[in-house]
Amino acid sequence: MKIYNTLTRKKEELKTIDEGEVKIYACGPTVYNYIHIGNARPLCVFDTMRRYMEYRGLKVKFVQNFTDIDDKIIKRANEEGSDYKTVSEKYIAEFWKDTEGMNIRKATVHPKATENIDEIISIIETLIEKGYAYPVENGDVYFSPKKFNEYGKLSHQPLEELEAGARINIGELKREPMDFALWKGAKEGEPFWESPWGRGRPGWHIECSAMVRKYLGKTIDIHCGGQDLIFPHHENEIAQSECCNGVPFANYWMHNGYINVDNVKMSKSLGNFFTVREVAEKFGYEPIRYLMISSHYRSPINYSIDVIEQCKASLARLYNCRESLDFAAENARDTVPEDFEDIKTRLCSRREQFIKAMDDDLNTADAVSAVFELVRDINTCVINDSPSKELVRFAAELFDELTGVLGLVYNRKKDSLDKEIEEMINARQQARKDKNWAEADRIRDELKARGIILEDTPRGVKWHRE
RNA sequence: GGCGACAUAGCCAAGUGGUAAGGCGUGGGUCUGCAAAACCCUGAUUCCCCGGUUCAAAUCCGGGUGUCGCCUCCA
Repeated sequence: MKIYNTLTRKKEELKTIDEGEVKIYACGPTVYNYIHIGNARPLCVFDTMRRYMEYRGLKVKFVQNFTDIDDKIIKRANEEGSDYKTVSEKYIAEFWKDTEGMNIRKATVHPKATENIDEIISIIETLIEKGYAYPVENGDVYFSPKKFNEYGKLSHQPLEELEAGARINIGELKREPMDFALWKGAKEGEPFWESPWGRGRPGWHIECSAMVRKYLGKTIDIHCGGQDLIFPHHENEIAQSECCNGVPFANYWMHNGYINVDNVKMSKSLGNFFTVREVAEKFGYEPIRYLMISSHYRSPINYSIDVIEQCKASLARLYNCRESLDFAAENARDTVPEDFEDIKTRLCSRREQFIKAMDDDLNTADAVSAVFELVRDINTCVINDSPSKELVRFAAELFDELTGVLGLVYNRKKDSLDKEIEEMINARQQARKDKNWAEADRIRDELKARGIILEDTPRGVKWHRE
């Protein structure tokens, strides 16, 4: 498959370091709040990529960290009158609820910054030894980008240009504006860990370098995250890791586009963000996932109520198809239609279409449309008055295969109806037989009020929940 | 100032040289007792504008316009 590499600004054929295995690191959230739908995008996109790679037979090692110590977490803890650990644990738990809701599979490992302090210290020590970093009197340790002549290669910016926007904050003892903190000496009342430079805590960028090396090795295949991490976060990770280890850090860099609201980037600082939780409470989790994969991962997405409702309606079409297959299976025949092979070939061509799209830099939008074309084929050729058992099964398996790779249609309710409802349906059938349409419609309306939607088909009554 | 992205029907969104996928919505039809679902038809003579290259451009080149982003915590 081909993927777009931010490092080279080209689509490249993916060649993994180890045959048949791919090592991926995705920057995870700083856990000081509920995740917002901007956070949801990389989660959905790279989860889909991982599913697809596994589908294609690759073994995927997928690591995603939690930044569980950070200025914002400390600030939040102070506001709540608790401590950093209480805050991070709370929002990690909320993170799991949201990711489970969006059908995001757990990574192979979810390391936490605070559980990898030794590895972090070890890298900083090496960087100091090699002359790339220096400690200062208050216990901070800084990295000098000027010592790394490839600095800027990911953001494609010369150091001088980047420097123009940099500034030194009061109280910082760094030598150059672009120097960034590897270690922060503890201030009064802050959480700390012991280190060769005194009590302190890790800077933001260094934790990823440490966790990548510890869990995946010195060179990995793919490093991914949002476009806003390109600079400085990923640029700094490259500098730290390559200066420390002396080998390339990541062969491919993938960055997803932003979620906008009213055409402006959604961000915590602007306060124009929607949490996954609040959107899910109104519309459900699945439309969020659908939204994220219905356009290409590098394009911007403009979020609105209108759009999320369209996503919900599109999903309904997928669910209707899948439920129709289940319903058809109940009274399908053993006979095999004459054009059985032709239909199978046609259905399988949708799989080819799907794979071709996904192979091309994860074109999930095209992959989704392949699924919709499969749905039309199924509705036209498979579901009819006397469905073939084998064809229905074949179609259902293919449908599940493709939607499974996208991580969609995961909320099928296989519950049964209680006796009272069943009796009402039977009563309605009797009323219909008696041509008592008023009574039949009355029962249908009443069931609707209870969230049960009835559909009369040539093969009996089909029901689903609202 | 440096670097970059985007502009395709009412809305969402693919397509990067060969004559505009898919979804939502609208309108009409088939089916139905009526519905629902499904199916069929419907919709951009045209892809922000102006030039150019080409037999052929939404797609390539040049020049505009508009919107947004990174360079500062951020997915």
